Amino acid sequence: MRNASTKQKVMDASGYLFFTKGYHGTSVRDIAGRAKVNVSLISYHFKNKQGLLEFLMVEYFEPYIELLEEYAQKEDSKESFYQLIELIIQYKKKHYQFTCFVHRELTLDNVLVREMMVTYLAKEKYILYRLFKQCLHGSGIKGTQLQYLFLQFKGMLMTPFMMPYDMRDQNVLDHSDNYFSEQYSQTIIRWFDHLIESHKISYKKEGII
Amino acid sequence: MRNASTKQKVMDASGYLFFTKGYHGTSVRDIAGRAKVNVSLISYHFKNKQGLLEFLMVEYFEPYIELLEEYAQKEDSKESFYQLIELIIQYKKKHYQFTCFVHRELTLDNVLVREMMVTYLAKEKYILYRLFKQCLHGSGIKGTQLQYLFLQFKGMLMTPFMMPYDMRDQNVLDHSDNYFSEQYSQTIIRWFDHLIESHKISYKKEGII
DNA sequence: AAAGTGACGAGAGAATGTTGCAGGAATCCC
DNA sequence: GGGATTCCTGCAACATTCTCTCGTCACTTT
Repeated sequence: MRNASTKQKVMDASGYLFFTKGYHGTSVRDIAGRAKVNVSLISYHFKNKQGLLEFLMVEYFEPYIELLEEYAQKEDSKESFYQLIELIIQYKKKHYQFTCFVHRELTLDNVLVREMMVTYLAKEKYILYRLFKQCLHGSGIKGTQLQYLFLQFKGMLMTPFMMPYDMRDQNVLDHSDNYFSEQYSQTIIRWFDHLIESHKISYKKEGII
Repeated sequence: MRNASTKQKVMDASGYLFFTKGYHGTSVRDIAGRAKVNVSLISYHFKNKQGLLEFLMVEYFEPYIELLEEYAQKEDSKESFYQLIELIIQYKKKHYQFTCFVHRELTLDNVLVREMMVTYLAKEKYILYRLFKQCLHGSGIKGTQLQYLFLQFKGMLMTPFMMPYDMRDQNVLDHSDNYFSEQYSQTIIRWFDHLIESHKISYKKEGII
């Protein structure tokens, strides 16, 4: 009873503080203070401040990658990919604070963070890129442009979670319920459809000329 | 001779380190070490670590706001607004590292940073929103949707400068010359045109029905 | 009763931001 | 030329804060 409670309290507190103040901006004292537990408990449960971060990372990424891998094994259809997009947005929204934190920390040249995420990120990129490519296989988009579009696609997956602090109030309205995930992933999907369609058209035109 | 050199060296070093490691992640000793100057020189020139940050902020934002104010006084035309968009992207790209830093730091709940930026941000929002609204005045887009689109617009202005560390290599290719600024602002402008056009069409359709 | 576990308090050891002081080297002013 | 000023260095000290470890206590389990 007691352990689950305190350990979870530490995790919650650190999650929130990392989100608002960043990893370097929060001390273990801050965390312990917010969780209302003793400072040494953090070392006890997670060994380090870094160990705590690592624990949170694994807990966050493990189900996420699982989700991706599940869809990587399904039959390749556009609908399946579109469904995955919505599920990704849903997952990120569900763990909104930590998602923000991860994306922000990824813009830093932090060896520690990157080292513990590199396998997850590689898997994510591999799976997403494969599905992305197969979805656009019908329209003959070439190599360099495909990569650029993929970059743009990944940008769309993270943009809502990199909003500045002073814009969040308005954004939180959208984040409040499941409405946002649906709407926003629809935006991405619409962009996708538009992409396929417009390229087909320009392809046809070139054929005529 | 000497003073300009060392002061500038400190500014360069701190700019780079804030960019890669964040404000809290860099110590004054790191900065002094990288600039190859004495630690006490930072206090000498800028009083504080915070003073150094403040100095950099002012130096970055002053010309930026000046640019915005210049265009706020011009006659209201779509072309003028489009031109401003490209100039903004150009400015941000020119000061790429510090732009990234500012955008990242804005996602934090950092009182110090926010306090010294609040006036700049207010001015920026005021001017941009006015121009944005006037540009979309022709098409009858309503209040709430207008604000949502404005949010999206501001998101587009900062997305390229929030790229994760491991995606930058590919991005730097685009950032290498003036090509990027032109291309990317064209992307925004096209989105804008599409916005006006599609809304006009749906408006007409409703009229017919 | 013994062993194990979760929690606490104190504190060591290191890092950080900041300040102070003695001096060197260049520049400016008379 | 000589003195004053300015810019910079080097070293040291300071208080503060940080992370992390240690010994101990209370409670539970065996």
